[in-house]
Order: sequence, then C-alpha cells, then structure tokens
Amino acid sequence: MLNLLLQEKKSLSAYTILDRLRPQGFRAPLQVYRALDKLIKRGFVHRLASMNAFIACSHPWGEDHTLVAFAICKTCGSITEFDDEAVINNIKKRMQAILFRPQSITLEIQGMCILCQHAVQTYSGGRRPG
Amino acid sequence: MLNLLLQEKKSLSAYTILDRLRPQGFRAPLQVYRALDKLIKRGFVHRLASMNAFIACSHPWGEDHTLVAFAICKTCGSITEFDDEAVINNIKKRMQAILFRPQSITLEIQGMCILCQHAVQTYSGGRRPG
DNA sequence: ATATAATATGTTATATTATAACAAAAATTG
DNA sequence: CAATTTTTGTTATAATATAACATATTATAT
Repeated sequence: MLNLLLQEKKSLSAYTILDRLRPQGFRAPLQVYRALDKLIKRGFVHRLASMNAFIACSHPWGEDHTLVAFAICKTCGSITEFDDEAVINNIKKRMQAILFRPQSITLEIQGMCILCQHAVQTYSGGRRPG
Repeated sequence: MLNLLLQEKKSLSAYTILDRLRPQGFRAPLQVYRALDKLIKRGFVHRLASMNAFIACSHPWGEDHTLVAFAICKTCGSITEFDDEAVINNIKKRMQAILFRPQSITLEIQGMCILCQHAVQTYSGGRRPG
C-alpha cells in the first residue's frame, strides 16, 4: 500500500486505494483503514482532512509528523508537503497566548500550483502591455 | 439555523443540525447542506474540515472569512476561532516562496483548552514541590 | 400582465467515507 | 502447549455528502 501511495503525486481516497489493491487481495474498507492507521502512526502516510484522502509522507526519515502542512492544487490535485518551523512556531506562540495546549495541527492551503498558473496564462493568452 | 449555531459553543454536524431543526420543518440533509453553503458563502458560518462539522463565525462583521483558524479542544469540544495576521502572513509568504497561489486556508489546531487543562490538574492533584 | 428564463426548494435515491461487532487466525506469553 | 492478547477477515451499518429530477418561486423582458 505504501508503494501505491508513493507512486502517486495526488492524494488517494481510502476507497480508491481499496480498488487499486483488490488484485493484491484487499477486499474490505477496514483492511484499508487499518493499514492506513498504522502507516500514519509510523509517519509514512498523512491524512488530508480537507479532502478525506491520504498521501505518502515526503520525508518519512523526519521526526515529527504531526506538524506538517500541505499546499493542495485545486486544479490538478497535486500536493506539496512542507514543513516550516517559522510557520509552526508562529502558530505555537499564538496558542500559548490563548493558553491553549496544541497536540496536532491541520494546515492545508488550497490554491493553484505554479504549473497550473502557467497553464492558465498560456490558455488565456495573458495580459499584454499597452 | 444561524441562531442554532450561534447558541452553540461546540460545532455541530449537518445531521445534528437537521435533527434540531426538524421541528422547524427541515426534513432532508440537502436542506441543511444548502442552507449551510449559503451561510458559509456569506461568512456567517465556517466548516471545520477536521471534524466534518459547522460553527457560527465569531466575527461575522469582518471582511475575509477565508483566512481564519480554529483551536479545537479534544476534551470538551469547545472551538476558539482566531484570526492572526502574523500567522496568516507567514503562511502566505511561505506559499510565495514555492510560487503557490493560495485561495483558502484550512488551519485547525487540536489540543486542550485552558479550562480542561485546569480540570486535569485538579483531578490528578498536579505536581507538588520537593 | 404574462410568457420566458433563471433560480431556488422539496424529495427520493444514492454516493462516499468510516466504524461497530464478532468470528477466526496468528502471535505472544507463561 | 495452554492461555492470553493481538491481529485479521468479514458482514453489517453508521455517518457524511451529493445527484437527479420534479415543482415552485422569483426575476426579466415584452
């Protein structure tokens, strides 16, 4: 299953994973969800809350997999994982200010990746000078 | 519906909303989802992606309701909405660095609110000196 | 005012995502 | 190896969300 996720640039839903893994003997959703739970606990996979979907971790050799963020292209579906201490520390500081003890952070930015931005420019011709 | 959400400190699922509004004539999920969509578009309600639930906006008089964050207490379910320019600008700056054009941000911090932290202290007796 | 088009609503059915419950199998432990 | 715990397989079902279509309402133009 991890192989399948690693091959994908986009995220996959649990049921898509199930369908892809049927040839390998997966038959029921629970098999997928249980496998995903383990992979997530071990830091090999992340869940995208805003998409109800799953994606392989981009740096599984790291330590803390609870403080990770994602840029999600709404046009092509590509996911860019990033791990920014400045952003995370900023959030933590803000939480301290309201005396909230953070345990995990869901940070997902929806928008348009550079490739799709370029595709739109090309398609529409862009804006010409004067 | 907005009244119902405004009265709640916790978030409500669409189906909980449906049940609560049955006396007022709501009968089908779509009625709820359609009403929620409108309220969200108008900035009166937010959707919590990590909970599949909905909550009234804390400052509906504001302008931009796409850049808002939530501290979610996993113990009592209370939700604290906050709107921090520093955090948001930090994220935007980071997105610029990878040439990603952000359109909306999902930022939800799961953890424990100050009241529940205090409750735990009281319950367990806390740590005594020397 | 009224025909037309556009938008909104009600309703049924269904799609999608996720977990409960329990039996059987495998692994762990004494 | 017996007892216990943990994992796995399977069926059923819960929880979340949308499609499709009919009907009603509102807006627009004549």
